[in-house]
Amino acid sequence: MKAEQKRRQELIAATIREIGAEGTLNVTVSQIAKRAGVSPGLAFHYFGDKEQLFLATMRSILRTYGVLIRANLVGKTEPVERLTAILETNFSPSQFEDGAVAAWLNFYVLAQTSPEAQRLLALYHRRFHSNLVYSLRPLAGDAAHGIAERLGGLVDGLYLRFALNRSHVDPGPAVAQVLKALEVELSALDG
Amino acid sequence: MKAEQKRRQELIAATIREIGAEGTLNVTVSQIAKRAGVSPGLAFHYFGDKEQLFLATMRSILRTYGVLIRANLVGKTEPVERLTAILETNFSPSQFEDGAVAAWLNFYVLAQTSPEAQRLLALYHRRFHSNLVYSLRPLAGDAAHGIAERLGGLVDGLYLRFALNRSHVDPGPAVAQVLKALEVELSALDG
DNA sequence: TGATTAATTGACTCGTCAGTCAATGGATTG
DNA sequence: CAATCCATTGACTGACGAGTCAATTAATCA
Repeated sequence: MKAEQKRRQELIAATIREIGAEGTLNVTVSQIAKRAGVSPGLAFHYFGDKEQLFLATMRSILRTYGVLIRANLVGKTEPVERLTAILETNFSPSQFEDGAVAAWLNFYVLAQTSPEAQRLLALYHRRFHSNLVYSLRPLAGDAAHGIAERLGGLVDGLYLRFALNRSHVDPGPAVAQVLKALEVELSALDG
Repeated sequence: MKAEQKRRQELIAATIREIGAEGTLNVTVSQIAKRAGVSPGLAFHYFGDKEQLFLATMRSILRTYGVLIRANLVGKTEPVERLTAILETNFSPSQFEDGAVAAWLNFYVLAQTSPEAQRLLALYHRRFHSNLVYSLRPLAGDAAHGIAERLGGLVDGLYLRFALNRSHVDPGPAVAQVLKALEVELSALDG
């Protein structure tokens, strides 16, 4: 039904905000429900239990990311242009908004023990990787795979460091480092 | 006193094991105490509260890492040799033992809200960075700083990806990628 | 309208857990 | 030996939270 979808969305949004506010998955379903302006029982009605709510939230975040990256690639055909767009998307404002950072960190933790979270994360990694490889291949041939692994790792690592350093506000330097790495990798090909 | 230090050590070791077993900081002080073979009250006696116990555990892990890296650098004077040792240390078996992975992930989460955890993490980052810069400077001059940032980020990112992918057992490929990145960075200097 | 179905509530249960504390036991010391 | 101090226990409390459920309200529809 329409109402059901709307409620789910609202509860997921509230979950992200609440996780963001607390920094942890140690948030109560009551807090989330309160933030969404509904009774606690409703969250259980729609999601069954807390973990399902978290997983639905993770799926939502990954979906949003997927939509964003596709949007940013529209009309871009040059490999370098596409690579730049992909790498920049990971540091776009939406990735730092509200509780996105907290959600990501906690989902990493969750992925250790929840097979479903693990699956979602692996899916995200695979997509990211093949996105990169697709545009790297024409530039780097067989080296594309290795370069993509390094760029992917670098993005995760710099995102992590950036997100945890509260003195940083503007992710510009992090993006610059990633793009520099791309440049370095490409220039090393002709060595 | 002697007994006090011993108990603290035992409780910290038990904390790492317990976090490793659960994957989360959602472990009870009672579980930890039980694993250490003492009564729950004793943990509070020595650490005051749960967060202090976690912070002490984090300090212990960072100290162990520091000792390890210093040991691995002994006798190495060539810059590339030192860089290799530093990078490899981050993927040495001890970094994957027991609950080390879980501890790291959860301390990232904790760092969002605990100023002390934040401080410890920043300290670790600074030390790691200056270790790298020290050996990169003779090879790369002013580029040393940028290269160190990228290598540092890459290490964190690949560690994360490796640690979360249960199908991986041997961290060899991750190390190889990091060393390859170093090679690429150095070769790009003469371009 | 009246009847059927879906949405929503919030009080309640049952378990759990952080942290306290009074009591016990064991050393150490004078 | 007596007195003092430290280590240690584990029962206890007070609070809180996940999940249930019977009851209420709103929407749908024939």
